[in-house]
Amino acid sequence: MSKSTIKNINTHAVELNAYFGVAISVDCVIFGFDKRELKVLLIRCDLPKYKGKWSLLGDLVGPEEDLDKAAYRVLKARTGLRNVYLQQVHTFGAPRRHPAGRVVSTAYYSLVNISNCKLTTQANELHWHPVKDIRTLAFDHKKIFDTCFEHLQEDIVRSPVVFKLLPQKFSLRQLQHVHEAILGVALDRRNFRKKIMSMELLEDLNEMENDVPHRPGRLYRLKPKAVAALS
Amino acid sequence: MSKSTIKNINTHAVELNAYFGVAISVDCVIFGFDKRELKVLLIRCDLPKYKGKWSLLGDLVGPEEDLDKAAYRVLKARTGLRNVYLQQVHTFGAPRRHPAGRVVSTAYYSLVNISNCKLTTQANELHWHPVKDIRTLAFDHKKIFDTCFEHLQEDIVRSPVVFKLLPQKFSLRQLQHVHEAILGVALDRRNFRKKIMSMELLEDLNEMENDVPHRPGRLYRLKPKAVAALS
DNA sequence: TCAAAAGTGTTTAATATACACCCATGC
DNA sequence: GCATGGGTGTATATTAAACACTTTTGA
Repeated sequence: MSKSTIKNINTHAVELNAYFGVAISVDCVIFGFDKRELKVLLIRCDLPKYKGKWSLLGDLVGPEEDLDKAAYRVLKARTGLRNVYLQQVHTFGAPRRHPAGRVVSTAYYSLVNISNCKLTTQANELHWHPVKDIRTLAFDHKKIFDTCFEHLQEDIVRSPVVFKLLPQKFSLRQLQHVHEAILGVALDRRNFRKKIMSMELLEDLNEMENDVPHRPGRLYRLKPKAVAALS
Repeated sequence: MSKSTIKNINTHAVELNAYFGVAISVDCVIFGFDKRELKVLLIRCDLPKYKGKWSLLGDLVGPEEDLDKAAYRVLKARTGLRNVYLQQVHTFGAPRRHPAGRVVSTAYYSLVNISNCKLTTQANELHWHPVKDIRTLAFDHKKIFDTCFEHLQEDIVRSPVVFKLLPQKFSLRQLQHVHEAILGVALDRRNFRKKIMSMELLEDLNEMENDVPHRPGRLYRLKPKAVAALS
């Protein structure tokens, strides 16, 4: 390479055709929360190499499609949800990560309220799995999953993303259980309440839980301006 | 779309050819530090649409090349440096972000010691720019730059990445100046020293600065195990 | 009346901030 | 001797952590 003649996509007109043997995809780590447990939505893989293994939800990005749009499309197609929380995390591009050819994949994580989801595939092909039970996944999806989960754990301590896992009305107990499930630790109830309240994100609805087999707790919702700051 | 027949890159054998009209690239935001100032390495763009504008250093990713490897290759080609600190930040994939066609680009930031760099292009085409003077860049590079700079600002408070901007031997003053330049704030000298020392990352070399027009400060280096934790 | 969780404050420890003087060197 | 930055400690404020009892409801 001579000193001043590196031809380059950013500096010179370059013919792209030689580089077109690459496809791009998105993979979504979709988290949900149910029965005190953090779960992730997985689909059964049908490729010979990974027959029967579970994989993340993803798809190829269309020729004219934005990455974020593609991730939204996947989520909409699989859960029926719009206006979900999506966060780009990392891009995985090892040359042989996918058996079909060179596929560079951008990973997103998403937080959804499980009970709002209308899954669009038969139950045995698309399924919520407890996060703590995830051992192996198809492709490099275990690595993608781990990376996204670590990011989620870091994000919840400084941002109110976690509310997206709960229904609009929730009790402080539910909110604490979500934090405990994600961080994998037990939290002191009094200190947790103090901290959450000091953030001034919650609006007291002056309503109580019902259908709980114990003393009902107050219900709260995220303040509208905090909701707006999320998307 | 019928309920259970979404054909998908993760679940079925899919023909990729229709998706191959995409190229992938890496773009590197290379930070350096000189004369109390944070700088970024930019190259002059020669494409008609952005003639004369400055752009980040980047290149197309080869058909068999890993993303991280491609970023290292770009850095090596432009600065002559190996073993630099590289951090993947975000992937930008808007359909018309590059005039040559669909190019999805993964952004990295890198921290280098300016005085170790042997720039491989004529001085007027490849140049260190003060970060505070960056207004516009070619393509969507201003957005990429801003994203990487914000990540750097967040990263330095919890990780010793910043040492990569300094020579192996440095004084606490130099280290403080780097922090101040990145964060854009003035820091209290006594509190800064206390905080750095409490991290137990530094090894006192029992040497003094020379060539400074004032009382020389002690020289330190990053402890070897902290260096290892960086890469 | 029992089980389960709601609700509620104080004390202590750790961390972060604010702030001022004398010292060593080069010019 | 003057300009520049080196080197140092303490007091205060803020934040985080530990910890226990009474109350309410459903079964």
